[in-house]
Amino acid sequence: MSEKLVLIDGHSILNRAFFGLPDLTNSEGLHTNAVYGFLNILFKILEEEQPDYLTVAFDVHAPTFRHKMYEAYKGTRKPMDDALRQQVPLMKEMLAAMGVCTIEMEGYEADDLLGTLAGMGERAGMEVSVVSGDRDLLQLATDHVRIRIPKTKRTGTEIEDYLAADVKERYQVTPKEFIDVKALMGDTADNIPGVPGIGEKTATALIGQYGCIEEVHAHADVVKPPRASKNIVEYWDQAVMSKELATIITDVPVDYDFANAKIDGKASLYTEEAYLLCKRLEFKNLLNRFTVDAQKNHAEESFQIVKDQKTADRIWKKAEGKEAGFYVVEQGVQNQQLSLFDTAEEQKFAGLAISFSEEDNYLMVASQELPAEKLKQDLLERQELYAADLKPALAAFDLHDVPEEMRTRFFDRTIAAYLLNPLKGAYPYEDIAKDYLGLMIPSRTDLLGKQMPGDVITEKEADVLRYACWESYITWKSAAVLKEGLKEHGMEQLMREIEMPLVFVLSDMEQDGICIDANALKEYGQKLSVSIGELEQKIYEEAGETFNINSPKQLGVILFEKMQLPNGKKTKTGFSTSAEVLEKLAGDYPIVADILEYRKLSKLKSTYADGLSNFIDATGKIHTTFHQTITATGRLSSTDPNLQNIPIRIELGKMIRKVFHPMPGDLFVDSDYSQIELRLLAHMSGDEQLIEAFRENQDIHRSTASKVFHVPFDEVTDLQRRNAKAVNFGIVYGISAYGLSQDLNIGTKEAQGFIDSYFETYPKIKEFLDNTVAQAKEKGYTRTLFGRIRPIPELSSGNFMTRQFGERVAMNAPIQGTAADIIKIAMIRVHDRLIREHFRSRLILQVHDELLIETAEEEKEKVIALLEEEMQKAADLKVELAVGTACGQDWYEAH
DNA sequence: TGAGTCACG
DNA sequence: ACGTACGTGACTCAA
Repeated sequence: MSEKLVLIDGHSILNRAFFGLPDLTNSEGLHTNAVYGFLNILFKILEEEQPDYLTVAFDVHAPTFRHKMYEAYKGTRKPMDDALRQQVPLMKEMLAAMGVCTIEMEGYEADDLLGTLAGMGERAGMEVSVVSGDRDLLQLATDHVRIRIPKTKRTGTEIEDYLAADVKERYQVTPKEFIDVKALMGDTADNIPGVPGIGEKTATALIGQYGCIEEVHAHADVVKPPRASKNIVEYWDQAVMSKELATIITDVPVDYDFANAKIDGKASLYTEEAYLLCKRLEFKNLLNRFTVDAQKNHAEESFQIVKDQKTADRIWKKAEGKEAGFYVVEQGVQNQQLSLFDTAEEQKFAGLAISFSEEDNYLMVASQELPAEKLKQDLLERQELYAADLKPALAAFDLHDVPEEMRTRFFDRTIAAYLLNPLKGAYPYEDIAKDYLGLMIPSRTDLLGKQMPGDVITEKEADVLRYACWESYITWKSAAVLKEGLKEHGMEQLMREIEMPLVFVLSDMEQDGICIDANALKEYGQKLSVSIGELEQKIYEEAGETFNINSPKQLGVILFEKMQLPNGKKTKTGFSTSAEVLEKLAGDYPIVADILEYRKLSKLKSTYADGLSNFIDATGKIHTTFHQTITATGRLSSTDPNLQNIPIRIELGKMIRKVFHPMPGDLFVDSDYSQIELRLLAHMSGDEQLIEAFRENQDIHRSTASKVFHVPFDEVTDLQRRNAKAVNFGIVYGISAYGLSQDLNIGTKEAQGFIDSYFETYPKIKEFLDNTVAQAKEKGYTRTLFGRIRPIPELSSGNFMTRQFGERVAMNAPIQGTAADIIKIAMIRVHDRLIREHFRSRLILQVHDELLIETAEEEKEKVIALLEEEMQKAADLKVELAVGTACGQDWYEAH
């Protein structure tokens, strides 16, 4: 096999990393984000390619002669951001510490060095990779020189790869022709003028036809369009200069010896010196790479594909008595029958990866020889099953109402990782590997790009094998570490008794779905359309012109510039047109009232009327997805569609709920907790005043008003009650005078007065909140009654505002989180009893403090009793939990 | 892709 | 002096 050379465009990658990452600083105040990002990209490349040679090229700081040439012509380069400039020497220091070969040369750009070295490597018979954020380098691509462009995404780094053929495919021109395209179209970022009037389209077309600018010039008389024809002659000198500017020099007289770029095993990269530097820069999650990397992971060598029953039987036999990690490969099957529309896709079981030792990692592909049904059965006979992501696996296996005996055999590593750190948006296996095992391994996008494993399981078998087995292997290997972590943090019980059982409840709820009256929904949407049309015309008349009312930008211009309305509050990008602002103007200006109305109706139509109809399946049902590992506090979230934000506060919006109905002949039972968060506050603070108010079952806001404003309970005015209610909300959210003043439209002084009186009335609550914040500052996290933690890194921020935010979060998280824990417990118990006591009734939805059940008429009374009982008894507090229940033929009636 | 807006608890 | 209430997700526009 030929040797591999990796060349890195130093400044370009630093630049990418700098702008792609938030501004990290270490405790010395050094900016470190660019170095950090660079290292991550470097490690990823090393991991993927395992090159034999590595070199990083830098520009020398003085401008090169080519830019001088142009600067004389026009303009200068932008100066570098100071926070980035500081990091250049730091990066060089790091590379030196790691023993990485670097190169820079007076008079030449990094591009030229890269081009020259790439050519040298190719001629020496190597496979070359050039890593840069700069598309100019695409001109260097050949069959053996690959240009790799990293893109920093939310989910990590993705790399676009270009061999010569890929450039041709993507840009319709060869790498050499790419130079000429650039010469014509120009590049402002690179100070290449190009030819005026020729953009990307024309340039590509012309070069595609003629091959180079000289030929285009020679045929100028027949070149189309006319503007290009004229300008190619008129600006010919500029075109020639642009070509020169765009051309990367590939014959720089470099003093370079591959021997200096040789990577001598891991040891020379992961040096003591580099380790210490990483420590100084506080790259904590890079550190374990230096220590653990010595024991390189060999699991991948054992990944094996299995397609016949005989081999599978042997494997299952070998796995007996062992814990197994598994990952289910699903295949999207387009199914016209499935939906009223053509968008629905059914997920079908396509394969199963299992892991039960360092050497035993298999992907079993479902087929005639290896039936899906048999694979499922064999898997489900295992005693200890570690799932990469259990809920979708249950759906793929078509498992409902799983008996307890089977439920307790599962452990979901994604949920475990979520409990240990609920702040991450996602828990992909490569993060688990890095955070808990100190392993750096390729991610899904590295292996499969944007493609879904199930969709390419036949065409890209080897890649899917790698991906699926990494999933199962990491699941298997990390389980022990994650369990240990849960134990250390006192969250074993939370995991075992709440989160894991809940997976099965949510799975059943999702699979059951909820019935929707599609026709009624359509009619509702049509009615909205009519009203929206009328309002639209009216608004245009009032404005004296037509414009896009949905564009805050255009709307701002119309209202605050053209019509000169007062009070133009600003956002970062222009005038604020939020409801808060507009409501203040609505009384004086009819157009503003109409716009508010228009906004409301548009929202209802686009998000609910039209939005929901896209999710109705062939049986007339909607199946939301509940997410158990998203929120920082422990709540669930709901997507595709979100059924936790269906309108209720305004009547017209609430009408939507009439289209949500039970199965024919059945009815809905809906219970919600009353004031659960304030009850929890009473319990957790132990404040006698608040506890007593709840025990006496008083109107809690009136009671608060009476005490805070020192008026008899019966003489509390509406305004006083409203103010007290806002304070109660504020307390739960982590009170601030400013926030309260905004909510009540009063001054901050007055708001602070309310808060002071409140804390005088309820001293234990103040004590509790202060205590919670203090503990959070000390430990770095808060905890719910059931042990769930929420880390609050903001509390140690140097920024005052950020720290304040951290304090509010610290006050809110234990309350919101405990409420989330409690309703989860209730859900598990309700679901369990409905199955165990053989009810036909099903739990359908959860909306944070509300549970919706679909029930048969004859079960109604028993189900109401069951639901209320389990919700009330879910937690035993100093104040009882109160539940309100309603029934009905649709969700409107039942809530 | 991010910002603005708005629906819910 | 600072300039925000806590937690979510979907849609739209305009780069």
